[in-house]
Amino acid sequence: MSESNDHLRDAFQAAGRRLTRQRRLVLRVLEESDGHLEAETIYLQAKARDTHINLATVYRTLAVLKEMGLVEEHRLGEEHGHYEAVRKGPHYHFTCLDCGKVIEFDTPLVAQIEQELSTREGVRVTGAHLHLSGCCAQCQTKAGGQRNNEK
Amino acid sequence: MSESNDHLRDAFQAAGRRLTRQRRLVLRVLEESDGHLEAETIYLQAKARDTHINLATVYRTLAVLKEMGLVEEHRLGEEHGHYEAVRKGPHYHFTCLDCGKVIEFDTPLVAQIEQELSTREGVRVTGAHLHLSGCCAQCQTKAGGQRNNEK
DNA sequence: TTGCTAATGCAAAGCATTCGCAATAGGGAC
DNA sequence: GTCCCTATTGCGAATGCTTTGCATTAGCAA
Repeated sequence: MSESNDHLRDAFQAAGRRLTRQRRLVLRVLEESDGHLEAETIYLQAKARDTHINLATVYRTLAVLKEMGLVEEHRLGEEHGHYEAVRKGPHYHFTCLDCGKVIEFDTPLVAQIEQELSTREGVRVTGAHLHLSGCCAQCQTKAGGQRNNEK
Repeated sequence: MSESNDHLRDAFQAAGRRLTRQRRLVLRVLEESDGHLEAETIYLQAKARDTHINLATVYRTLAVLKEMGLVEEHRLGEEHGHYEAVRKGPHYHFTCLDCGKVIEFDTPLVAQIEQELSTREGVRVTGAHLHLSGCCAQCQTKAGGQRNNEK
């Protein structure tokens, strides 16, 4: 863990920012989770480990981390923001509309789409979000009636 | 336009809803625009034609139209919602991060991705959003410095 | 250790969006 | 056309996520 700390320190230094207890905390919560946390959840989990953190700080920290490219924000379910630590390579999401489960996947076809669009329209593509939705295998099985995510 | 009115009336009747002046208005604004309007803009444009409409009504109307499948909501730029009248077939979006221009495009590759994911994970895919971002041809040309969308 | 200033905590503000409720107006039945 | 039932509207107040102002705290370079 000390190596990743050095690594982090360097990243922050390069960005001209300070590596504070709170920022480490937020990052740790994000990395140890399976991703896709909302700000409130991150705040609560961080607070559970160290009372000295504030929701506003979580938001500010997420903004900084996003700017530094360490964290990504997604708008799954078209609701409020979800955050996750950036991992290797791009990846996309499927959300089950019944139970809310999120499945991550990757595919080279998106790169192919980017390529096609670049060629056709002359644009330069720097970001790609693909968000599929539907019904996961489980929810299809226990289909028929009851849902788990009713409002 | 009378035909589309009949058409609309039928759609609302089938959905057990009333076709009010306000709903017609919102739909008209959406159809006459190039799409991707935010609620506030829809409200203002509707109000310009008929003072008797309220922002809350716009939101309620958009929710109804969305439910009826006449309108789609997108979260371009990860900000607040954008709405557009549903047209033939699925389509996806590219947003220029500099000038904010939105380019729509379609590709069969998304269907292929859906197919792959369905097979691999056993899910049923009912919706797909693909949102690319980057720099449009124009903004690349006049690159170097000035941006049009600075805050 | 010292000093500069970025970052934090707190509370208050901002915004998009939603809701409660009385008043209004579709539209089916007569 | 008229009447009636109730979906829909307008309005303002409320909600919920997110941001901001400001005095205080704490990184971190020297």
